[in-house]
Parts: sequence; structure tokens; C-alpha cells
Amino acid sequence: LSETHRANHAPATCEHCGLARVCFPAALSSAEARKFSGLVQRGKLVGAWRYLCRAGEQAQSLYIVRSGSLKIVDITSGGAEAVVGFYLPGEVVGLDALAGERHPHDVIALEQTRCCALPLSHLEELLAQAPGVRRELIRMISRALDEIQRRTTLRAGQDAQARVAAFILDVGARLDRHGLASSCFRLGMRWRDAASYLGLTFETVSRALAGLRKDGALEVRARNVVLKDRARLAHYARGEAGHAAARDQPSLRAIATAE
Amino acid sequence: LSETHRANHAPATCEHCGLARVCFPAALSSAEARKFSGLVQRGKLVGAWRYLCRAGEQAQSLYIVRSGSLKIVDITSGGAEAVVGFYLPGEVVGLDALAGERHPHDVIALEQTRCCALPLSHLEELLAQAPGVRRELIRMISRALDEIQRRTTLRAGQDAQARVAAFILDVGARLDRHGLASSCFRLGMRWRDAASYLGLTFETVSRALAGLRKDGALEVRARNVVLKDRARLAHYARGEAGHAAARDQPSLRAIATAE
DNA sequence: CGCAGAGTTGAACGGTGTCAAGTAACGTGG
DNA sequence: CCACGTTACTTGACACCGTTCAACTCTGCG
Repeated sequence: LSETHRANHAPATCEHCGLARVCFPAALSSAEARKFSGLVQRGKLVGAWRYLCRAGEQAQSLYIVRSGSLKIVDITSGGAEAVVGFYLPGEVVGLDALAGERHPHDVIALEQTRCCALPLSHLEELLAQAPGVRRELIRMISRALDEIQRRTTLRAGQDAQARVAAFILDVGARLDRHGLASSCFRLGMRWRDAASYLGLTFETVSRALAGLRKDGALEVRARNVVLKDRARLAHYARGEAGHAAARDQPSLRAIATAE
Repeated sequence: LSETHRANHAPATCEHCGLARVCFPAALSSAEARKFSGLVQRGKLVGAWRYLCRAGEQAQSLYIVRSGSLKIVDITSGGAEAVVGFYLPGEVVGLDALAGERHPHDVIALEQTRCCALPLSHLEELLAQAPGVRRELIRMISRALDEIQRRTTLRAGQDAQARVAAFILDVGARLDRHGLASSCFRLGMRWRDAASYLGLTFETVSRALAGLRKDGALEVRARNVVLKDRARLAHYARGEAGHAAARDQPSLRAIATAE
């Protein structure tokens, strides 16, 4: 059963993959894409709660999430776990391991998750031979850097409801970017994980969601989220709900332009 | 004042620069390093409070901070400014603009700051001709990604003293990595900026510093910081000071290893 | 059907934000 | 170089949001 199932979800080449338009090959010439496709191990399955990779471990591959989701986890010296981020379908795991060649964090599947793998040895080969892959890889890491930086705004300075609303919208936008339903989706993580990521407790996340639900901004059942009113959510995400807007004036005296 | 001194001795080539061992050329062959050196505009000066680049602006160059410091700023829809990060000497500005070719954030000098610039047009040229530069660039972006991700831990979940202690240690570590004094340094930013970065108010930062100072963990005068007791600071940074350690048990049932 | 883990909801405490007043550092112009 | 004004920082008091602890319900799975 799982074999035929896997076959259905695992096309033989990247060209036939549902994510082809947003994955690596999208920006490659067809020759490069074929070469790329030949080096990729497609559709590796990672069960719920299993590690895709472990902190400190030698990095073997880049992984592209095809379906499912994962969490990036940092274990503090006290043994507590802090969630550093999530990987959603269409996103690439391991871009942060290209410097040290070691994975900096544990990456754990939140549900049954399917990934394609590009072995790093093959990546080297591709980088030398296919300039498109080089450009694309640099573009990807750079974009990842930008997104993480942009995301830090969600996690500090705002109150709980704003952070939760922003988080939901962010997940929606990320799914949207990869052509997946962005108004009605299933969150793979427990609230506990989302809370850790947002710097809150799961009780607070629960309460924030209750508030958003009561206002008709969204619906939540189990872990399925339906965005009912994006504008209202965005409003919450900016902290402009109920109480007045931010009064933290820029105090910015930055000078118009250098030279 | 030491700044003007240094300015007079702005080296004519990268080989003679004090940061040579930690900057780009460190990992290049001498031929590549010479080529690199020839394409770099050295020692551009950015006055305090001036923009190195602006959000949305077409990216022209990668910048390497030689001395001084800058803040990365995001302007919220309400007009308030949120500090997303800082650049310290030896670090590279603009790695997050390689995807969209536009700078995602304002970058503002916190003090008189000196940067070298590598025009992106020249970078393309280098990437094609010098494989060492390609490797090094990928390594650098990847490392930046890792560091930002690692840094998110500092900003969520811990109390104010822990965050401030962790921040100070992080700045010290970053300076150390580039061969600069790591136990006694000057923070270029106002507490207001550090507070924004840490998701706190500047009053709370001030109080946290007062606490750390009272315990003899560090000394602060104006913006000069002296680390007196790193162990104690690290202790604070882990949130193990005074009250008991984290009781947030992993609840981690992640399964030993996939397959 | 029943257990275990996840999520919800309530009450009380505490840390941080907020407001306010006072002090120290910095830059500017005399 | 000094007086001044502005800005940054310090410190205190209080309110509020979020954490903590606890009881309960829901969901999923054997």
C-alpha cells in the first residue's frame, strides 16, 4: 500500500513533480534541470517524530520538503528544547550547514513528511558544471537569510495576539508561495512548538487563538486553520487591535543620505 | 580619534589589511586574492546616523565592515522602527540582497563606520573566474544564516537579564571571531536599539544591566562594556541566576533515528 | 472503552511595560 | 574652552499582560 502510495507521490523526474515550478529546477536550463533531476533522490519518507538530521551531525545532503513539515530545535544547556523555526513544503533544509558542513540544529518531522535529497557531493559537481545551479543556490540561501531576518519581527516587541496572528499569516504566505492552499491549511506542529517559537507559553497561544476566533478572524479545529478575515488578522498582526497603535516613535534622526 | 589614525593607514591592498585573516581573501589562493583585492573599493567612510543602504533600494555592492558598527532596521506599518540586527567589524552587509537584488532593510551606521565595497558586477565576474570566491561566498551566506538562527534563541523565552547577558556575550564572541578585543569593547548602539533588538524596552535593558553590574558580572560606563566574569554572565544568559533553572521539560518523544 | 497527550479555561502571581521625574553624556554655539 | 540645550540613560511606582499552577475537556489511538 505504501509502495503504490509512494509511487503516486514520487514522480520519476523533477519535471513531473508538483513543486517543479517553485523548486530548484525552475530557474535552470532544461539541460541543467535534467542533470539536476538525475542526481536527486526523490521522495524519501520521514515518519512523524523522527529526525531528518541531528545537531552536530555531518551534513550529507540538502533536503527539499515535498509534503509534511518539520521543526528546527535547539537544545539548551538545561536540556529544555527551544523551537528555532519550521520547514514547510517547498522549503530547503540544510542551507545553514554549508559553512561548517555540520547541521547546527536537530530537525524533526512534525508529521509524516516526504523529502527529496540532493547529496552534497553531487552539489559540488553541479556547482562546477551548471552555472544556473550556482546562481540559484546563492539566491536561495540569500532569500532564506532575508526571510529569517524578516521573521524576527514577528517574535519580539508585539503582544501575544499580534504574534500569533502574524505567525498564522506567515505560514499561509509561505504555503502560498509554493502554490499550496493559503487560506485553509493544517498546522503540523503542536501549539507547544508554535509557542516556543514565538517566545510564549502554549496556554497563551491557546488564549490568543480563542480571541482571534471569537472575533471571526479565523477558525481552528484540531490543527486545521481557516483564515476567515485576512484583513482583520493583518490588523491584529500589527498590534492595532483594541488598544491604540504603536506609540514607539522612531526617534530616528538618521541622516537623509550618505554623501 | 583612533579612527582618523586608522584612516591614514587605510591599506592599499587587502593583503595589508588588519582584517585580512578573517575577511574574504583568507580562504582564497593568492592569485584569487590579488584579483579580489583589485576589485574592492577600500575604506569608504559612513558618518554616524547615515544610511549605508535603504530598504527597497537596488543593491550595488557587498560591504565589509572594517570599523564601526551599523544597525539593521525595519520600519513597521505604524512608522515605528524595529531593530532586526547589527553589523560589527569583519561582517558582511548585503548577503540578504543577493536574491531580490534589493536591500530588504535600512542599514544605518551607529557611529563613524568604515566599509570596503565589492560591486556586485565585479562579484559576478569573480564567481565565474575564481572558484574559491564562489565557495567562500556560499560558506559566508550559509554561516550568516546559521548565526541568525542561533541568535533567535537569545530573543525569546528568556527573561530580560538572560537576554541582555546573552546579547553582550554574543557581541563579544563576534568581535573575538574577528580578532578584536572581546572582553572590553564599546557598544556603538544606544540601549534603545539593543532593547528593540531584544524585544524589550530600554528601561528594562537599563535595569538588567544594573543587575548584572551589581553582581560584578560586568562593568558599564557610557557605552563601554568590560566583561568581568564571563562564567557568571553565561550563567545569567542561561537563565540560571537566582531562581531555579528551566523546568520546561523537553516532552520530546522524537524517535531515535529515522530508519 | 479507556488511556495518554494535547488543548482549553480559570485564578493568582510576577516580570515588564508604562509613565514620570531626575541625572549623566553629548554636541553645539558662543 | 565653557555654558547650554538636547538626547540618552537611570531609577522609582504602578498597572497589566503573560506565566504559572491547576482542573477539566477533547482528540486520537490502542
